[in-house]
Amino acid sequence: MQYDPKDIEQKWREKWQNDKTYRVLNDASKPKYYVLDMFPYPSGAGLHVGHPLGYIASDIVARFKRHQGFNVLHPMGYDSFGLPAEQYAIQTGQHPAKTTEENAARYRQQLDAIGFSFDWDREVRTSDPSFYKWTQWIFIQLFESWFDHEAQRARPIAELIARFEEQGWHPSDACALTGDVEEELGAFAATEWNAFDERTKQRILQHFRLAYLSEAWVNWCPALGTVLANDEVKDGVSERGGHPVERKRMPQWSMRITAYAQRLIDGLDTLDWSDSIKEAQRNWIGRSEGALVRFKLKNKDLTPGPSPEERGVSASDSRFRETTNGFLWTKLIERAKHMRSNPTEAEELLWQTIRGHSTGGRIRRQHIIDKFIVDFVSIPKQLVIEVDGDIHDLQQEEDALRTLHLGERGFKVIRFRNEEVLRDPEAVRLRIIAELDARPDIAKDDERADEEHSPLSTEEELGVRSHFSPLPGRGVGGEVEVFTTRPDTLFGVTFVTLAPEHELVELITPAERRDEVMAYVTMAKNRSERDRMADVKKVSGVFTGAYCIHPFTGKEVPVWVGDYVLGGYGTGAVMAVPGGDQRDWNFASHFGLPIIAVTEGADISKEADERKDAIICSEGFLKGLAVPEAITRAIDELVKLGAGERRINYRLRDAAFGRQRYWGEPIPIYYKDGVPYALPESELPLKLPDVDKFLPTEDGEPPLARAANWNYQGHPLETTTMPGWAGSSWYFLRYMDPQNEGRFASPEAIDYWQQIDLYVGGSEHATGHLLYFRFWTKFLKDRGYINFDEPAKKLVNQGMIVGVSKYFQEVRVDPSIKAVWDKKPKQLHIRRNGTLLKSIEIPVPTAQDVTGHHVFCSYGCRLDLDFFDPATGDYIKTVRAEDRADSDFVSEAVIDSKSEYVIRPLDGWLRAEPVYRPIVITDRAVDAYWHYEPGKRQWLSFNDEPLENQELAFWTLRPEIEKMSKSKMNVVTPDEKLRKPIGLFAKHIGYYFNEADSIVRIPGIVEKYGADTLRLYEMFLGPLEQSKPWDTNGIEGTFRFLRKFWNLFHGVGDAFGVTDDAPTKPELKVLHATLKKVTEDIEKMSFNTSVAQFMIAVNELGSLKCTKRAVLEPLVVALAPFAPHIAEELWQKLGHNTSITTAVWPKWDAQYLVEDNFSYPISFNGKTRLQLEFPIALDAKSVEAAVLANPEVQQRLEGKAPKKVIVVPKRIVNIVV
RNA sequence: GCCCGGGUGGUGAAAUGGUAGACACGAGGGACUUAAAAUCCCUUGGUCCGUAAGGGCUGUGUGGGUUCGAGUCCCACCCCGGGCACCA
Repeated sequence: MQYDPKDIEQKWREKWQNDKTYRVLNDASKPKYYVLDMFPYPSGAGLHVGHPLGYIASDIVARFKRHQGFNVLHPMGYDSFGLPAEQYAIQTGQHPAKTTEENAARYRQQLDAIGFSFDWDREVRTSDPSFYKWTQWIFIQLFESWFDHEAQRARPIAELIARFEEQGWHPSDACALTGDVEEELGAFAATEWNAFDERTKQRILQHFRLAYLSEAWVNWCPALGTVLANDEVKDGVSERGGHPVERKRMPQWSMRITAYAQRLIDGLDTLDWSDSIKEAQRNWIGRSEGALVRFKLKNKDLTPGPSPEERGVSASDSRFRETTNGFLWTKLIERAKHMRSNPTEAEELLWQTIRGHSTGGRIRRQHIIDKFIVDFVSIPKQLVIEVDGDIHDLQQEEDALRTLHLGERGFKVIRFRNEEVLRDPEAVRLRIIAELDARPDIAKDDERADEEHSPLSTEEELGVRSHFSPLPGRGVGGEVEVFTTRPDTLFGVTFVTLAPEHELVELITPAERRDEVMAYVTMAKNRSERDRMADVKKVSGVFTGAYCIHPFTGKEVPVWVGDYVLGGYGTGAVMAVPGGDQRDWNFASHFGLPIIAVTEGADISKEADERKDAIICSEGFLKGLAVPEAITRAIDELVKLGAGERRINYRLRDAAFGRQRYWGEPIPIYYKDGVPYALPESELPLKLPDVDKFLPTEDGEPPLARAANWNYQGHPLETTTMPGWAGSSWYFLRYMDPQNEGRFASPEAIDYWQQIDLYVGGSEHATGHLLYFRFWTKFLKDRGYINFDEPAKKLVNQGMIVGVSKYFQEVRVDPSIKAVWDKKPKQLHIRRNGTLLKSIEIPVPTAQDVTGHHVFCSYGCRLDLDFFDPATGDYIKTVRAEDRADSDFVSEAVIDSKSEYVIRPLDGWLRAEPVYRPIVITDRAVDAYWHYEPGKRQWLSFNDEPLENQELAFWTLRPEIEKMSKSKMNVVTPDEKLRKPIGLFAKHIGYYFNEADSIVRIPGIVEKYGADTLRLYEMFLGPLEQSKPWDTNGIEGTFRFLRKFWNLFHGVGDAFGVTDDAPTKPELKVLHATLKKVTEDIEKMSFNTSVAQFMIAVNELGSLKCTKRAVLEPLVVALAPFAPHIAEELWQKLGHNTSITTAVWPKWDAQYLVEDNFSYPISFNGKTRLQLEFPIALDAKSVEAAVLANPEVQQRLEGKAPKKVIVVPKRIVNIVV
């Protein structure tokens, strides 16, 4: 009887489903085991072979544990909120819920086809209201909590309020309450707190809540009607379509994950996760210990700005409106007043023309916005009008910078020249009106803020909606704050360097140095990050002309600006110790600044001494101390002087939690007086409302703003939605008790299932999902909802299955020949050294060529298909195929019959390119090069002829193992005969797979070989954690194995031929050796070697012609986790009525593995020469004697006595001559 | 630059410091067959000697080291992949 997987597998799939074989009960009488896979995003592309790799592995473990008597929770669900469905909805108008449902159904079908032992009764979907009710509920708990840094745990916000009511807030509380992670906050007394109005209190609390509202800049593209991610914006225009993009400020929910930074680091030590993931998380959190040091500025003018108290600001709203520091504030007010009373002629003329309501709206003059004083501004329209005087180059640069800066704050800047205003002020007025009319009302003008009294435009007034600026700080006026990890090197400080972005730069720079410094700042700021990366070695900077005072020595220290200091890290300033820090050393040597040795034995003439095991040699109280002691001592001294304190700095930033999107969990928040409040629990779930379009509104409000009656008791509801990681941060808990309507999961269920014992998923989630997921778990623990602090004990990252990808590559036999595709006439121009040789007309591929072909991206990569109008060659649209694995993005571009297309790498630099026919890639030949033959109107392979004979070879697709390279431009290494004119393609890899090689043809593989073969094959490919190329060449081998296994049970005819005869010793040995290896390997998750062992067993039993039940039956059980269908069928044929899943795992017995003899490899000087068999029992001495007595050994010794003989029992004999 | 992985036949890969290449694919040869499919058998790291049986040398990225013995441990370097990046 032939092994025919088709019928068998169909039969068992149905039976499992009908019998609910894989249902899991919360059965406390059995030990539990929780195996979880990272759930997938149900994309339209369906599963590809990368998905099931991890699922198969976890399924094997789950089944194995079940055989061992564990109650195993092994659920599956969908991370079903997400962008692709929304994108599709925008294009087609179809509700994302519908496509999501369809896609999930398809996934289910495919997953079922592979025979997973999931308990589908426990399926969860993050987009299901009964699920996201609890995501919202957890959000509210976060909103209603703050982090007590002293106790290192989250507590209810009510306890913080109680504390404020009793003791207020003191600067000395900063560490306890904010962990010094926040900006320094201003203080208030209990009486003050109690006197605050509700609104003020709420806004202060925002600084403590774990889910809080702040504001952030987004890239708003009016033409596309959407917010774009940073990497979708290139040079100020959208990557797709090239539409202008504006920076726009939007209210933004955030998660205070920074509060948990320390615990997230500490917890890693308790986890059985891979080192690389742990390292990635540590890196991401980026803890550094050190000190905050304050250097007083020398310049007398630069006295600190008044504190809020000193300024006499009462405890009212206004104290929270300030956006700049106190120091800047006083300076700017002074200057604004001065400028207002001394206008230029043109300014005054224009002011008279546009003042009052003569433009239809109110215009203010000499107004402070952020740190600039602008000439005129309309607050509601966020339009700045500037009148420029004489313009020289430097001024132009500065103006450009200022325009950019204001633009970032949502302002448009228009400029008029002095002459324009003086010549025809009315024309200028009309243009201003036109500009004003063209802009929507963006901000409310606060009429209370009368210009004469308050020239300050606060962010409060400018915000789209209410938001919260930092509490007033103590101000940085008069001092430079630096963070250092090496306060022990303080005596080696010879200068201080500020980041170009540092706001002190323009304030401390004396007038005579202003031009030079600002020119540098402009240049440095404009240097793109890529430029900075490109030449790390290049040192640049400028002296500000200012000095500060060394806190220990009292000496003057020059203040420089250097672009090696980053604005976004620490305080944006460093104390430079060229003797102890290489970057400082580079800077100092470049500019001839003094370099002082800080450590004994350092040779500072060539490089800095960064050793941390050195002795400090600086004169003073640190001399002779080792680094760690010196650090402690230095901090003590700083504290005594009030010049600094101990500080731990983290790189981790709070996580943005709001998305301007439709297809996500609504945030359960409403606004009263512009202040956010949590919805009562009884209102949950707050369901996604219906909207007419899934697009943002014209003025940039998120899609939910389109919903009718989107309010709670008349108060507007939040319109942003949660990000993809919200649901995935706690879904593992819901599986424990998925139908619970009164709680996210019952305490009993949580108590029983506890942590995930084994979590399997891709490593690309290292710093995203896996961090948030730990964060939420810790939070829920803190608030007493669960009793463990880490979600997953063991984590295994399955490697990517990578496709053999095809690189675009230009191939030229003669490097002087260049082929350039001209889009317009659709011609390929071939030039040699610039001289046109000929032009070839190339038709755009026709629809028939490509219809129905899927274009896929493998993990972590993406591919853009540009669609061009075949008639004109004009660009129509881009379809992106993107895959960031599992739950992030999996998408596809299916070529539809209406579209014609060419392929273009992402960057857009290749706008002129020859037309590809991706279909040619279906050729499997490694060395298939293609060129276009106009006469035959088809692309031809060069295979028949040597490449050298071709007149021209241009674009080709070169197979290569996929590399997830995001930034490397140099990965393409062409083979010898190819020239490599460009490496850029490597950055943008397109992946194509034909039917035979397809990564996605799971149904196809299952159809042809069966699910058991697929399962075995994926496991057989190699170690689970290693990434490996997918090719189906080897699949025959595993299929043959299953057939041989099947044949062991069946005689020559169709009969089931298992006998009850007693097994022989060799048969038992094969059995037990296999059981041993397989049992141990599953525990090690080394599946490829277990499959190999099964193959060995089958081959050996085949040779032994073993048909004995006593041998075959245990083997069936052992194979069941790997190949459940065939195992069930054989199990039934062996006469069992119950599912094999209930069978007890067969134990191996060492007695059958005992050998009587061992064949010793006899080596001479480590080189094996012959084998000699001796009884196992023979001791080392006797073995040695027997070996030396052997004639062949004697012959090799040539009569000489061996120097030494090493006998390792049951291993080896080594004779040293 | 820093931090993690990794580098073994034509390919996927095995190998508690103890016979490198298990197992599988592919390839070559053979058997069966009218033929194909399927199945089975043999060979298969390189190289040299030998008619053959057999034997020698060499071989796990490179160079050193430890050891009776190194793919495995140590040092230095090269290359590949991933993460972070002028992180103070």
